[in-house]
Amino acid sequence: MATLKYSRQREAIKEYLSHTKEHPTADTIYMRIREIYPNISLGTIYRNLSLLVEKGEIIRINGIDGSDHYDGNTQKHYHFLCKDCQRILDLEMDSIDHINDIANKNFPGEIEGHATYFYGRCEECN
Amino acid sequence: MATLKYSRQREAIKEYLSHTKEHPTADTIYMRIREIYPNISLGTIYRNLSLLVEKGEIIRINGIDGSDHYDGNTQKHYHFLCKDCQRILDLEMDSIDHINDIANKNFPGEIEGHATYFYGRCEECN
DNA sequence: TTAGATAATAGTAATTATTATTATAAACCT
DNA sequence: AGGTTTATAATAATAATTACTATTATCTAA
Repeated sequence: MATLKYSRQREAIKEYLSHTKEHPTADTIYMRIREIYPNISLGTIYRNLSLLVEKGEIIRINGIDGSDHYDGNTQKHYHFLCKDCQRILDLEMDSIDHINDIANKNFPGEIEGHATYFYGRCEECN
Repeated sequence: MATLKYSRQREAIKEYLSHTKEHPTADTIYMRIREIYPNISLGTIYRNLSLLVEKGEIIRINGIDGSDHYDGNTQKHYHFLCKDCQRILDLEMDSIDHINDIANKNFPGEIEGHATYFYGRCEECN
């Protein structure tokens, strides 16, 4: 594979994601980075997000709503979706990897993993 | 809310979903129903799928890939996605609702539930 | 049963999120 | 610095879904 050339646009995206606790969409990231690079293109955002996900430097969260969200925290963790304010929060919790074994009990195939998020009301909306 | 008027198109969608073990997308359903009602509109498919989901007569599976899938089996169950053949299969398994409590342990908000699917290789692809 | 009211449909346009294309600009190498 | 290559901005294209509207089907009650 070709070597990845430096770009300040990509660096700014990575930097922004590593400092926010929000879990922004591509569009939100676009608006934020545009404050620094006013004529950055949405295509650049999408391409670099995919590159960073491939390199394992950020995480893509999908399936929570219509659009993908991104997370600078690459440590394995679960997410919580508040049904009121729609925010995505990080969950610090014990492993639940044993659910793979529960699922595999009566299943003839091979379960490699699971995709899970939790939902409810966050502290502030409660 | 206004009363729901009968329509044979909606009935055909419900009927098809109750007899298939596939977990078709709106587009697949569209192709199947068109065999019976050749000029059914895709908009009709989408609108009726949403109505049936609201009435609790079918289930919408989202977050597995780009498009939503639908399931005529309304009993609570989990799904498995084969990474090889991309099929969605039903899982018969014990409850894992206790993961809500695990998630709630260090969380200040209120966890109401979780959305989970499992992935790996199905029997036939193994 | 049939006329009037209302909801559903087909056909089409619009929207949203994302990916593809391409000419120009920035980064890298020697 | 000059040449090569990758990245970018700008835009077009795509895919899934929702919105709109004139016509048709269903329902209701006389």
